[in-house]
Amino acid sequence: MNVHTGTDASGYVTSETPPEAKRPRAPSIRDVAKLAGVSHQTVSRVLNNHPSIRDETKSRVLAVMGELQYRPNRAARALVTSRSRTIGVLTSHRSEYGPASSIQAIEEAAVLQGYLVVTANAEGADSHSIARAITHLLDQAVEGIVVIAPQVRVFDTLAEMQLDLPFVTLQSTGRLNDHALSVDQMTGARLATRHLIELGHRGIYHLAGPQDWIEAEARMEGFLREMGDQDVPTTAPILGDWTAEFGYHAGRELLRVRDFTAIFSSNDQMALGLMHAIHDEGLDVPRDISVVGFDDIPEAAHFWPPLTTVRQDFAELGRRCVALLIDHDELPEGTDAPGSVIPTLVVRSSTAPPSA
Amino acid sequence: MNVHTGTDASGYVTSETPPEAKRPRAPSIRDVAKLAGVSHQTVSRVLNNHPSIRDETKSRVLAVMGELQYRPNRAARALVTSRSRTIGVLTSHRSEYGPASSIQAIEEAAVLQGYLVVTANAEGADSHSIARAITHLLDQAVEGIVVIAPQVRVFDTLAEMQLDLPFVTLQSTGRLNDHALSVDQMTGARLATRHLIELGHRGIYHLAGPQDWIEAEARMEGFLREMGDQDVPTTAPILGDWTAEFGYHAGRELLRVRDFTAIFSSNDQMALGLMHAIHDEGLDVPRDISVVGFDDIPEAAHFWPPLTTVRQDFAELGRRCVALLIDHDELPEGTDAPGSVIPTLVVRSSTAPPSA
DNA sequence: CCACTCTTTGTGAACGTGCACACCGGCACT
DNA sequence: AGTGCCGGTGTGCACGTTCACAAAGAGTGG
Repeated sequence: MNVHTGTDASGYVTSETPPEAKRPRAPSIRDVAKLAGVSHQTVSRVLNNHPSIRDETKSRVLAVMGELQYRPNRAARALVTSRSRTIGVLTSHRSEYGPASSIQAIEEAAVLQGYLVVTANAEGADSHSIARAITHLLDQAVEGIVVIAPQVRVFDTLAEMQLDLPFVTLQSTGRLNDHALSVDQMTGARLATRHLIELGHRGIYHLAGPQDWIEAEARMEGFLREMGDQDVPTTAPILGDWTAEFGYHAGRELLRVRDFTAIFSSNDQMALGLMHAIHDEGLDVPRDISVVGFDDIPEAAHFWPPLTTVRQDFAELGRRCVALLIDHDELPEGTDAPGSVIPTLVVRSSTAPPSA
Repeated sequence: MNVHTGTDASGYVTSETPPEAKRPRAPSIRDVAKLAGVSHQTVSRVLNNHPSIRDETKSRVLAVMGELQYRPNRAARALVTSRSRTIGVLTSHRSEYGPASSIQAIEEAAVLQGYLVVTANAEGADSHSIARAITHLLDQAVEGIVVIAPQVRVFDTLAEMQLDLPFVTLQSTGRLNDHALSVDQMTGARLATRHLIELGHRGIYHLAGPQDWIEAEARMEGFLREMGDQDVPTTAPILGDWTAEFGYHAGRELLRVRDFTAIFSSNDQMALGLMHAIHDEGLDVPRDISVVGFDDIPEAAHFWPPLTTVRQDFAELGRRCVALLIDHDELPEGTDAPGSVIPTLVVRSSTAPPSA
C-alpha cells in the first residue's frame, strides 16, 4: 500500500520548501473576469447561465475558464447561497446488495442534478447509532435525507431531534400515512406467494425481514393478504434479519417439524441460507421444498438451484427518491409518486409443484 | 413513496408564507460569541481547541453552543482554510460486496478523523467514465483519492489530467513501484493454490479477474508463483470480469474438455457461477471438481456446497487507506505501509482430494 | 519600578461566490 | 423630444469562518 503524488519527477533534492513555491491559489471567478475583460459578476452569470448575457461575452468567458482550468468553488457558493446542494443517505447494512445498488442509483441521479451525496451508515441500526448518523449528515448541511434503513426508528429519531428536514424513503411509511403501504413491494410479495399457491403448495412459510423496515413489513403484508385472498391457511411469519446466516438457522429449526412444502423468503440472502439448511438435511430444492426469494441479486441466478425470486429495480427506486427529494416542493403535498416501480417475478429452478 | 417534512403538524392552513417566517438563519459563531459574552475569535478557538484558553471561558462557550444547537459551517471553514477535509473514493462495481464494504470502512475511518467521504463510480471502467468520475471528485475539492477500480487506467487518467493529488489504492501498484506487488493479496492466492496442491490436485485452473485491477493481477501472480514453486504444470489463467455470470460461462466452456480437477477463482462470485456450471453438467463439487474462491463474502458460507475461500479484511484495508491518505506526509516517502493485512484461508466444503 | 514574557482575549481583514441594486444604451411608444 | 422599458453589464456587500496581528493583564527578574 502506497501513497503517490501525481508528479513525482520534480527535481528537488532538498526537502526545504522549493523557492517561490507558495501553492498558487486556484483561479477564482475574479481571475477569469480580469482575463476576459469583464466583471466578476458577469462570470458568475455565465456560471449560472443567466438568460441575459450576450453570446459573444459568454463564449469569451467560457474560453478563459477552459484556459485557466477554472472550477467553481463549492464552499464559497454554499456559503453565500446557504444551500449545500447536498443530500444525505442514511443506511444500515450498506454493503449488502440492495442498499448498495440503491445508493449507487441515488448518487448517479443526484450528480446529474448537480447534487452531492453524502452517506452515513447506522451500523447496528439502534437509536444511538442512527442519531449519530443523522448528526453526521446534519454536519454536512444536507438539504434532505434518503432513508434506507429501519425507517420507523429513523423517523422517531428524526422527530425527537425536531428537525424540519425533508426526507424520503424507498417506500411510503405506512405510519405517517395511516398504513398506505406502497403497492409495489406488496405486489411483489403477492406475486411470489401466488406463484407458490398456483404450483399447488398449501403449507407455506414466510421468512420476513426486521419489522421496522418498511420493505419487510410490506412484503409480509403482501404475503398475508395473498394467502388470505386465496384461502390458504397461514402460519405466523418468522422474523429474520436479512442475513444468509439467519436463513440457515431458521431453516434448520423449521425442518425439525417439516409441516410445509414451500418457503417465501423476504430477500435472496435468507433464501440462500434456507436452501443451505435444506441441503444439509439431505433434502432437495425444489423436489422436497420450494423456495422463493426477493430482490434478484446478481448471484441469485447462480445459486444452486438457481433461485426463483422477485426482481426489484433498485436503480429506478434510487432515481425516484432523488427526483422526489430535489423537486419535492413542486409536487402537490402528500401525493404518492406517480407510477410505482412494479417488481416482476423471475421463475428459475427453486420452485416446483409439491411432490405428491 | 412520499416526502415528509419533519413537523407536519403546523397549524397553518393557508399556503401563504406564514407571517414573520423568514427562515431563521442558523446560529453562527458570532451569535454564540454574543451570548457567551466573548469575541467570535474566542469561540473559534474553542472550536479548534486552541491551547491557551481559560477553562472557564471554554466551558461557558461550550454551554452556549449546546443551548443554541450550534453547528460549525463547513462551507465557511473550507472557504477560509482552503481545505475541504474531503476525500474521494473512486470505484467501479461499487455495489458488489468487496468494494461496498471497503467504502463503508473508508467512510467510517474518515468520519472519525473529521473527514467527509465523497464517492464516484466509474461504471464501465473505461477511460471516459473514469475521467468523468475524477472530475466529479475534483469538483468537490477532494484532498485525496482512494482508488477501488481498475487502477492502471485510473493512474493513466490521473497522470493525463496532470493532477498533483495524493491518492492511495488498496494495493501498491506494481507499476509505479516496479512490480513490488503487495504481499497480502499474493499470499492469499498462494494459500488457496497451496491448499489445492496439498490436497493432491495437479490439473488446476485459475479464473482471474480483469488484469488492470491490481488485486486481480496480484492474485494471479500468487497463483502462478505457487504453482511454479511446487513444480505443478500451469495452464494459462482465464481472464474474467468478477461476475457470477462470467464464471458460469467460463465453467461451461472449461468442462467441454475437463482436463482439470480444481479451479481457483479470483473472487467468490465467479466461483459461484463456476459451481453452477459444474452442477449443470451433473457433476459434483467437490467430488469431481474442487473450487476455491476469494473474498469470503457473507454468502459464501451458504453456497452449495459452502465455499472454501480466502478471507479478506476489507474493513481493515479501508481503514489503512484513510490513515495513509490523511497523514501521508508524516510517513517517509515511498515506504510500504507497515504490516500488511494478511488474508486467511477458510476451508469449507467445496474442496476435497481429487477422486482417484 | 521598569522591561520583558506569557497567557488570554479582541479587532479587522481576508476567502470566492451570489444577490440587490445601479447604470448605460437602445428601442418603442406617446 | 421625452418617457418608460429591457437587455446587458458593473459595484459593493454579505455569507461564517480562520488568520495575522495587537492589546490587556498577570507574572518574573533585575
